[in-house]
Amino acid sequence: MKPRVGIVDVAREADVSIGTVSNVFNRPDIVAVHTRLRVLSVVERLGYVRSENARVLRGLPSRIIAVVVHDLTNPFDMALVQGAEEAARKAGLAVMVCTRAQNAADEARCLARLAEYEVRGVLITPTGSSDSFKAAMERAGVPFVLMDHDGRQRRPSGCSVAIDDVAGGRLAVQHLLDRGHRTIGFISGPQHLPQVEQRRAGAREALTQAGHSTIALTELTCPAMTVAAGRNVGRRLLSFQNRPTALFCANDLLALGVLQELREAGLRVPDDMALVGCDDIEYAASASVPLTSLRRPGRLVGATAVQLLEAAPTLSDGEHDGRQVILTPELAVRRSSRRET
Amino acid sequence: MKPRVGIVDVAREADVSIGTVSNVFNRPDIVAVHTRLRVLSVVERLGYVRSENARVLRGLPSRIIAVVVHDLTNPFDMALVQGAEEAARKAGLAVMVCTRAQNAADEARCLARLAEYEVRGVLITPTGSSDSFKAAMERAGVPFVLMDHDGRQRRPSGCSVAIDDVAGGRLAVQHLLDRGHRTIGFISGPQHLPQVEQRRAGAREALTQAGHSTIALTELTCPAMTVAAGRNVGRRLLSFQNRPTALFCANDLLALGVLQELREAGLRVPDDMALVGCDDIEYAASASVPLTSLRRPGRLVGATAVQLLEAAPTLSDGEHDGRQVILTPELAVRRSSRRET
DNA sequence: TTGTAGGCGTTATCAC
DNA sequence: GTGATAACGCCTACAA
Repeated sequence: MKPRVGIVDVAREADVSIGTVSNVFNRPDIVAVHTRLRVLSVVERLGYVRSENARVLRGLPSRIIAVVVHDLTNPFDMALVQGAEEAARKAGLAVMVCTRAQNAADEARCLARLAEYEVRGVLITPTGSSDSFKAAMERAGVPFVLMDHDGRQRRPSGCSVAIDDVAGGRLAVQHLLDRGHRTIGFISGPQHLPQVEQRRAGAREALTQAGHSTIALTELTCPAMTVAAGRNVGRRLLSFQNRPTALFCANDLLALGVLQELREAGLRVPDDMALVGCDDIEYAASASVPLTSLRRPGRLVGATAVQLLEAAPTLSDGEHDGRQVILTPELAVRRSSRRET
Repeated sequence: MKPRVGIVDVAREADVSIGTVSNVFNRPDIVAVHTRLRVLSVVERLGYVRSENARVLRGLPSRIIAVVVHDLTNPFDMALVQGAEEAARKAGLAVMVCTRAQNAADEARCLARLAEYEVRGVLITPTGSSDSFKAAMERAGVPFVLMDHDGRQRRPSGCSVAIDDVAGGRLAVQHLLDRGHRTIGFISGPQHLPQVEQRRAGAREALTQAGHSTIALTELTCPAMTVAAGRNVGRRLLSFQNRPTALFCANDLLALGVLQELREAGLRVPDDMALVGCDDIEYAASASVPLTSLRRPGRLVGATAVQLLEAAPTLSDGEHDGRQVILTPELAVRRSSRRET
């Protein structure tokens, strides 16, 4: 175990003062060229690395941001992390990932840890308990950004970046209307997730805007948002007398299940039934009939959140707080909704 | 911006010395109960949080570990991160994620950063350039663990945790032999990834062990490891006069492509063709015929890597270096390889 | 252009 | 049981 080589070692070896070594890094312009070169070569030779800990202890801003998500297994959460990591890297920041614990006690501990590390800021996906979280963050004076926070809810105290799911629902249904469909089904999951609810609202809007009654929206609920549940819905649909000609599913997995069941029953997609999923999971494009899907820009949410965090210090507190960015989802149109030409 | 509340503020407010406050946290047993309670209440009231930076500056071990992977988009890499995060959390450690930059310069910078943060250790997936990486890490004195490092290569200087892909290949083919298949196809990708090569070797071993010639292994190569490539292979196979009755694919996507193509041509899976994929991606279990897949325990690799890192200090350098854990993959058997009863 | 000194928040070692 | 004090490594005024 060799003892850590510090700035003093470099100074001694290069025969300059520690102040000069520091200047070589922090204000290279004010130090003589030959001195700088000499110092740099010693740095290289000794393998000196600065101590970030000492820097922030001294009062400089930390270069770590934390990303707190629900569950890394969830592809959307992962996209948030990816986007944040990429943006952070470009900004010279490191990212710490935390999965949000279920119980409040764990969450508090996790939070305390983040504060102990003196992270520059926290990017977090909200939950029911996010109020207590916000209070804690504000108390600790740590800036934070809410990710995928539904914009219609009461104004959050921190700033946030959300996805406009109402627009998403509108987009999907508008697309189906454009293709000539008049009876459309909306397949949702069991829990009333705000995001799904908003897509439903958007779907209704699209219908009324086009002069149709919302009755034309056949709504079906599933016990789970899985392929198996989708299969069940598919089977249910087969026996409908007034079967919709198009479906907007809350989830790609649901859509894929429906797809499998319909095809096995001999129906053609999209001719007998057009399908639009949501999330644009990796496999959607490769399904037996490539699936049209509403793509929610998770990576962009993560990246934007980082930018918001970085912009914070340049704004007054009032401006930072409550600042919201709303991102628009886009529709990846594939064969499952495209009538044969 | 209120100034950070430090240990001195707590001490003053609680009317004790800073040493006592420190003791309350670090050796609660040696401080009088009433004093401790008083201090704790002040801590609570003032919202005091310890400074991790000051701690490690003082010489205590850092509580951050870094996970360096290739690409967070890759599900296997993600599994590594998940496993590491979970294990780290349980061990009271925080994890920092870095995606490995393509060019050497970026990689060097990334590395330098990690050293600056004085991370407790680094978990990394190896590449061609991993030698220079190891040299750099050793120079900086940062312990590291290689993840998914193929164990048959020359002994690494750090310790590592790998997956026994030879065993994996053996497992898959053994399973097919058990089901009565005698001509088996091996579908591999374009690049000669060590992991895939080892699975091929394992497949051959299984055949010879069972007393068959390796000729029975029909080997096909794809230009990519995607569903589309799998479809192509499926089409190619249709015209084979001596078509294998079972396929082991390097990848679930390949297997799913083959599956789609064969079914569209009217063949039955598994009756006319049994299929085994690899990676056990989320969708494998939900395919139109649920796919048997070789599951590589990525999460376990990540978790084990953390444990190896934690065990390091208790071992002498000699023991730590070169220590290797090899994990065994398992076969998730589903209908695609299970003959109807 | 370079050197010097003070302090950031902790912990550990010693007196009391 | 408790209090004072010296590090840890760095940055930054300010003095030379």
